[in-house]
Amino acid sequence: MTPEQLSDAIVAVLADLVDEGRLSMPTGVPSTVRIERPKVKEHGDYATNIALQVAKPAGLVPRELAAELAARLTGTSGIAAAEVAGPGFLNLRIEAAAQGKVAAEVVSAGPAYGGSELLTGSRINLEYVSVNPTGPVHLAHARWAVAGDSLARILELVGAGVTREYYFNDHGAQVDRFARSLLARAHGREVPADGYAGSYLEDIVARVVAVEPGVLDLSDEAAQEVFRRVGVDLMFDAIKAELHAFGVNFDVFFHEASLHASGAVDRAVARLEELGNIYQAEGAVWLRSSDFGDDKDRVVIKSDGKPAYIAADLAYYLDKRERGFDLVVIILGADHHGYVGRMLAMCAAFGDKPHENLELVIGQMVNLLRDGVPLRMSKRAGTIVTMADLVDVVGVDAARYALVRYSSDSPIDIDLELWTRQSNDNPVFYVQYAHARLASILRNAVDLGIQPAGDDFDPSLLAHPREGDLLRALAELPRVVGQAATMREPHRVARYLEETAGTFHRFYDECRVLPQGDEEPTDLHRARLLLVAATRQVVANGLRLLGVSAPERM
RNA sequence: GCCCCCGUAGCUCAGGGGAUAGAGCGCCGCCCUCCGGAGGCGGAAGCGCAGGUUCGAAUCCUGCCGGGGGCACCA
Repeated sequence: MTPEQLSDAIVAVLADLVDEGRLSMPTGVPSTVRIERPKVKEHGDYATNIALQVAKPAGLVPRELAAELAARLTGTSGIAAAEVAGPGFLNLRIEAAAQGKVAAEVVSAGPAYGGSELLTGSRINLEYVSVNPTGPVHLAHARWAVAGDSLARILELVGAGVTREYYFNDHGAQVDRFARSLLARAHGREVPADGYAGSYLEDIVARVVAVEPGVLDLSDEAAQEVFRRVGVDLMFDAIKAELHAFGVNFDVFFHEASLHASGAVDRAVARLEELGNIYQAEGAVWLRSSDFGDDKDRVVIKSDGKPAYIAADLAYYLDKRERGFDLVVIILGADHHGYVGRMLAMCAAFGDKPHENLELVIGQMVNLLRDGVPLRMSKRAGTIVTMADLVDVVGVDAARYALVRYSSDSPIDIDLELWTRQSNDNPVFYVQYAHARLASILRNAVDLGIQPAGDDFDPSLLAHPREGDLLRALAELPRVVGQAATMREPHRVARYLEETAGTFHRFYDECRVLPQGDEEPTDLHRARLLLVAATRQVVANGLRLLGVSAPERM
């Protein structure tokens, strides 16, 4: 019995009451009711506040309605007991047999378990990372890389069609500064004040010179162009490779320059002009963004005739929508949160619905602490802690897990001393250890020639309290994945895994799975083995959503 | 000055209105005849402050205090 099945049973009873004229629900019977897991054991396996919710509008007393629901639910479809508590809560106990079936359902669903059809049919364009090709991927970018990648996996599991996209800023002043910095380095001159100073530049210079040996003999202007073209390509390849090694891959790498070259920018501006949301003033072309909730109007085409940065954003958004995406999601760092207003205004200016067609996920920063002191990161100053640095120290699994287990609303302080210590301070080991332990039991079972129970097993054998706890934990995965998807909060999956690992360890401590010594295998052994197989599947599925490996051994 | 995020146990953080607020680390005390002790059990310890909405607020609203990040015809 899963929370979903429980919800269905209660909805059916509500519908009966309405049909009988004993309950009025002007807005109709809901398709689902909220099922909670009480914190206190005495409050049952599950609880619902549905009576509290619907009694008042119907003019009923919550406790009386709850009592009516309890009477009708008790003894039906796997519900062992239903009792009224407090102001009108309904506390429910599930029969062991109904609860135990979850193990078979999980094993039978396999890697698909946890999925649903929550977002089936929606086409989502998810943009994240989008590091400028002027430097390596640093720590904060790594956070968005993991968050975006995990979110994409989660959204897909609930049925959404997801395109993973990277916006490649290969146009404008930033890459020009990058090129001038390379040129200066190549000639041993001082890097311009507004240039880039990281030591990685020397490597790029050397590689550009290797590819284009004559570059140093060219005029500065020509050489700068070579450094720009080749340097950006090299940087881009390096970024792609780094992300790939981090388990982060994209379906589309979109080049900003293509928007300017194809005339997409002009078309986007023309479209907004048709809609009456563009005007000219002070020699520039403006977007009436303040009409759509932004702080002020924004310059789209500067008075020198060149497009402002937002012009490309306009064209890019329009392009995504024209490619058929219902929803455009962009993950941005907190240092870019000032764009939110204008981006949403832009969406509205096109006649779309902010938050429905365009959503911006703002994530807080990643800070590094060394000896307890915050370390400032600046690409231009050359103090860079890169994603690769972190991976070198803690490995891909721990790095990804550490970056994804926190709410993106919360800044992460990474203490280098802590993370260079590879100890179980890092919860990823707790979860992976549980998986290894589960795998070990299954290996031992194979050695003993014991098969897990099949679909036709007697689920009422799993009646131990720790077995019930574990089964209910397994039954949570679809809800957790659903919430992580709709709230764009992948960290929920990580926290769920930690809880579930703990629930498993407690089960393991009290419930012997395999026969000891000369003991003959019983149906209980086989039922527990099925539960172990189901738990391993759940942990593996959760880790897969985070892009973290599920080791058979550690 | 304006905008966004945050303030929960000694520390790092979970808790999308629900009952007695959780976990890890650290601290104190326990549990190894047997499936991986990288584990389990018990204990001490907390919602920044003040109002409001609600049957019910860590959660929603307002103000204040404290921390972080932003406020370009830069990209």
